[in-house]
Order: sequence, then C-alpha cells, then structure tokens
Amino acid sequence: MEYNDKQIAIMDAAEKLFADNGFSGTSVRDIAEAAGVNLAMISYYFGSKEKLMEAMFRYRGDFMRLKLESILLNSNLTPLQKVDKLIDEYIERIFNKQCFHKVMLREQMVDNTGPIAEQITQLKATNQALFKQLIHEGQRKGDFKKGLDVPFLMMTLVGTTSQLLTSQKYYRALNNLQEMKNEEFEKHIKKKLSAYLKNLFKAILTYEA
Amino acid sequence: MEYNDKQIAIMDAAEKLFADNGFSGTSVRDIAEAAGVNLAMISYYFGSKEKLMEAMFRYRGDFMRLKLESILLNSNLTPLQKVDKLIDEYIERIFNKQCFHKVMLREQMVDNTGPIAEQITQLKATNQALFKQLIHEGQRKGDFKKGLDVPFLMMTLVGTTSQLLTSQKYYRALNNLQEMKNEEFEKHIKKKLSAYLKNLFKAILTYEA
DNA sequence: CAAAACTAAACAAACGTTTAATTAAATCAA
DNA sequence: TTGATTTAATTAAACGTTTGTTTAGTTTTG
Repeated sequence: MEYNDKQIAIMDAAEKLFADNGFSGTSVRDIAEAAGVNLAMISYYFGSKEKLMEAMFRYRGDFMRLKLESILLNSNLTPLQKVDKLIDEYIERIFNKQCFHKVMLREQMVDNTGPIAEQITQLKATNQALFKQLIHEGQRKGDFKKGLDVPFLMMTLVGTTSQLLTSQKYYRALNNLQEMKNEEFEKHIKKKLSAYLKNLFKAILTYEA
Repeated sequence: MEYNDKQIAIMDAAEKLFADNGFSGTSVRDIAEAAGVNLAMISYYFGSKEKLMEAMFRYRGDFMRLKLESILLNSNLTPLQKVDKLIDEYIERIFNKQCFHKVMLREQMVDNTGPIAEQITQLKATNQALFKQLIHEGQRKGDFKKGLDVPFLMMTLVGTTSQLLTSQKYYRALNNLQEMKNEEFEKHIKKKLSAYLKNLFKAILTYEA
C-alpha cells in the first residue's frame, strides 16, 4: 500500500496522539489539527478513525519486525555476540518508533479480535521465532545452558524496555535527572539499557545454578 | 477515607472497565450499569469521573505498596532468600489486583501532572527504596556482586511481570495453551514466572563477568 | 422531620461521520 | 497549446449520538 504525504501526516499525528492519550482519548479533530488537514480528510482517506488505526498498524507493522537475517547468518559471530546485536537492534527499533510502540502496548491490553490483534500476533510470532533460533544455536554450540524458556526471555527483553520507555518521567524524577535535556536523556538511557540487558542476558544464558 | 458498599462497587466496576477499555474508552454509564447503580450516583459520591479515578488510586495505592518489613528484618534468611520472597510477594500483589495494575500501566503513559502521577511516583519511590535496601544488604554480606543498577533491576521485575500480564492472550496463542481454563492458566503462569524470575535474579545478582 | 440516598429527565458540549458544494489536478480531443 | 471535461482533493457546515454532569423531585433513613 502506498500513501501520499497527507495520509502519512495524518498517521504520524495520530500515532503521537494515540501514544499519549490513547485511542478513545484522541478525537479525530485533534488528529486533523495536529496533522494540519481538514477534519473530513480522515474519513475521506481512511474511512473511519478505527480504520485509520488499522492502516497505521499495517504501515508500521513491517518496521517493527526484527531484521536479524544478516546477524543470524554471520558465522564470524559467537551466539553471545549475536544476542548482543539483537539487543541493540531491538532497542534501536523501539526507540526509533516509541510512539507506535506505546500504541501497541495499549492495544495489547484491550481484548479485541480483528486485524490489529492479528498484526500483533504475527509480529510477536516472527520475533519470537527469530530469537528462538538464536538461543538454540547457542545451546547447540554449548555456549548457552539448557532449559531456557524463550517466551519468558522475550518478555524480559520486551518488558524491561517497555517499562523504561513508558515510565521515563518517573525514572527521571526518582533518579534526579530532571535537568537533563530530552535528547541527552534518551541517549543516556539507551546506552544504559543496552549495557544492562547485555550483561543480564549473558548472565541468564550462561549462568549455571 | 471510608467507603460504603455502593462506593466500592462503583470503584470495582470502574477498575475492571478502565483496565480493559481505558479511561476515555469507558463511559460513566458503562460504570453505573456494571456496578448496578444509578448513573447520577457517580457524580454524587465522587464528584466526577476524573475524581472517581483519583479515589481509586487512593483506595488501591496502599495495597500496591510492597510489604517487606518482616522479610527485611528476618535475620534467618539469606539476602537471596529475601529476594525470592520479594519476587513472590510482588507477583502475588500484581496478580491479585491485575485490573488496577493495568490501569496504572496505562496511566503511566499519559503525560499528566496531578494527584495520580503523584501517587504513582510515591509508590515507585517506596518500592524502589525497599528493593534497594535488600540489594545493598546482599552486597554488604558479599552475596551479591557490586555495581548493580537497582532502578534497572526494578524495571526488569516490573516489566517482565507486566509484559506477561498484558499479553496473556498472545502468550496463550503462541504457545498452544488456548484450551487451558482461565484459572488453571493463571496458576500455571504465576508458577512459571516465579521460578523464572528467581533464577534470573540469582543469575544477575551473583554472576561475575 | 431533617438529612442522606436515590432517581429519571434534561443539559450543553463533544464526538465520529456524512453531505453538498467548491477548488485543484489530471485527461484528452482538437 | 488550448479549452473542455472528468476525476480527485478539499472544505465548511450539518447530522445524529454519545458524552459527563446537573437538576429537580422522590424515597429512605436516623
């Protein structure tokens, strides 16, 4: 599907507003104003507010899919180095599209069936399969220990990152980082998160009780 | 603050609906119907929908605070055993009040100031301080390694649990647990999560690179 | 019999969507 | 290239609902 500039402007504006105020907390008038288009253009291009959201998920869904083929196939890297690369790839992707990620986190909670739930399921399935492949490779080579629970490892990766993302302001407040500029702060936490997760996964994957 | 039966019924109904559909996605008419009270009673007792939410946070806020005093002071337990108990205490608390926890997760994302943000800040501060105390004790005794990042450890605990909680249906779908009954499923994942997190924290806290 | 609890109805404001009219862009025969 | 004609884009206004809240009146309680 191809989108013109105006359609993209609408989706970008909606993404930001949905992330901050939720789907129901955002009116189509808010979106129209933020996107700088006439109110009626949203129905004109997307049919409805709901279908705009669905279009957004189709538009962004692809981007959120981890691209690990080159990493997985690179035989110069140890399994642990590949996990490190996966972590960085994941962090980069989430922070690059934090608004959409927040929208997804919200949407996960609602008990709906339909195209959006379908998109989320497929995304999770793909990412989990890639992650699983990597873990199993490490286990075959004897670098990682046996009995690892891939879905739960995934939850730690996703959950820790999401927690940092959604509670940024509380992290700032509780750790006296209020004065730091937004851009600097984001760099700071990305770097910290990366180092933290790499160390954490090294520990879980190799630690023997 | 004391609440009568009807007020509690309203807060319980609101909690469930806010968790599933969000604050804006829930109408006061929905709440009134679910609680079995007249629409006007919500304004009558709480003043407004917004203030109902604030009352809910005051009502539930206390419950969400970790109660670790007895654990912390128990000198028969090793620091690692205390962490295990903290994990179970945390899981129990979150699963006992999953609806409210979901409401909190949603509310964290919105960029508001006011009594709710204040409540969340205090809750996080308290829990983080308790956790910190435990970690430092373990480090003093030489059981835990140095250089641990307490806020990030907290994010892993909170994030992994939240991720499991908010994406239960996806976890079921991706791991072929569709046929399992709700009650059985919840027991199952609680047990798995507990074992997983205990092993994970043992690894991070004691693993030396 | 006064205070509290409760109700059905009404309120204005905001909502998502549609309509009818206008402007801009594209198509195309001459 | 021109001017006519069709198609697409854009708009302000209006539509019917739903929203949160209030009112004015009734019932219940201490």
